[in-house]
Amino acid sequence: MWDEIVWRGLVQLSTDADELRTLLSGSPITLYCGFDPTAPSLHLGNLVQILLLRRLQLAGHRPLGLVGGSTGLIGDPRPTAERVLNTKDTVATWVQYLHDQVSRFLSFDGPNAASMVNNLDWTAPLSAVDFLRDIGKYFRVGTMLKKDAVSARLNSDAGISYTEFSYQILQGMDFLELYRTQGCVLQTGGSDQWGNLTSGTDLIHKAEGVRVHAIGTPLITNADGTKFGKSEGNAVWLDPAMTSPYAFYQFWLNTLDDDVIARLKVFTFLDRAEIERLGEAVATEPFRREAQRALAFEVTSLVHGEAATRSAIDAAAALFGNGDLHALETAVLVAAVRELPNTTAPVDATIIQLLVDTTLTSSMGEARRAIAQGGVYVNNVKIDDPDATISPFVLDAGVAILRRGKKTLGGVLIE
RNA sequence: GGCAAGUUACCCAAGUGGCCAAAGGGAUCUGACUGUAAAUCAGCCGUCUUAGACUUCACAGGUUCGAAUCCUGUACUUGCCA
Repeated sequence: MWDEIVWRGLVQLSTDADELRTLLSGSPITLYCGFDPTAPSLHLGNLVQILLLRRLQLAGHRPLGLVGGSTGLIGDPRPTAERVLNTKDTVATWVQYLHDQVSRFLSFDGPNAASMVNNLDWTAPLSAVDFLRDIGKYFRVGTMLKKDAVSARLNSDAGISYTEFSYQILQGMDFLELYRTQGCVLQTGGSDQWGNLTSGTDLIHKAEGVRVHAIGTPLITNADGTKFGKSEGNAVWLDPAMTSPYAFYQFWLNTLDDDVIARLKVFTFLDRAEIERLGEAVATEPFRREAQRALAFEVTSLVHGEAATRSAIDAAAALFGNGDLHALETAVLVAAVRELPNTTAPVDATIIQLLVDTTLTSSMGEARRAIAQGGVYVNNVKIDDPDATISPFVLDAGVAILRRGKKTLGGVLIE
């Protein structure tokens, strides 16, 4: 199992590799990964962690999904600037959302059934004095200052608050708590969390005299240097209300040739032979994008289910197909529009307004500009007149398809 | 608590009384090319029904015909001293 996750490129940093290999190939262990509620939904960066938990569960181990009810109230130090604190109500709501999202990827049946935990459960009852006496004594300030996340901030203009400085202690406490109550001996997380991961292993070593382990997964990066997990500057979320299955599928379909094999390893459960075959396909017939299609299908199915994935594929086929939208059946067309960012409007609405309503552009000025640049189409017909209305374009199905640029689509449902 | 420096549009960063909606770089976006690629080249890049107008340069006042630029106060950040 260790060699499997190494091959998939999931290990950037870890505690002793030989011990981990032995541990993971032996009898079932308990491991955990934490997710802080910094937004109403998890995103693709978190998906790496979720799927790692699932992989390890499939290998017979017992995963704990931790949601950061307390750590989410504090905020881990970002390298650039101090976080703005969210209200307790907000965090509590997000905790519930994340709990539900993570749960969907794990199995709660069988001998290695997963569990969900919330670190607020053991942090909230702790008094400040007990915290300082029982936990604080194990932490040396010198060590804490040397963590990258902290030193980066100390060397920046932003500085760091005592609140965020303390974050690593809270996360270390989580690991100790889970070691004591659940026998948890492994924590996984992103390599940017390495300082926090080792905070836990060090604490357990000092408090219990036991060596436990940590695995830090690499930050996923794109070959062209852009940030992974962003679509038009926005994060790609796991919540279908925040990123539609259609947009989710399109995101993966647009993966660069240079990245697609690495993505298949990290984000799918396809086996080694299949991934290697797809690697051949990329090398010999890149224009067919077979690997991208496999990737998009697999990941979208994992997150949104196969039925939603097929709908997304059908919608894309209809909209990107031969361009003759009139030939499509009403049911297919309406289903496609529902997959897109859409809006309902009267028949005399201006195209500019509809571009704004469908979020294809963020302002009327931008919509105007897009038309002036020749980047706006309705039903695949280029729009030249900035004052045009939608009425001549309404299809029999009572819908119209807006397009900005080559592949940003929006749907209009006529009242 | 004292002293000093700083707070400019998505990010970095110029700008020290009118020529500033604000240089430059990056990101995003659009066009050409293409595989719904990449690379490259070009354009756009505060808001508003173009022209023209309106709101911006931490916040609140003030000086001035006119302020991102000067003055006063407030908030926040950083450094040094205590």
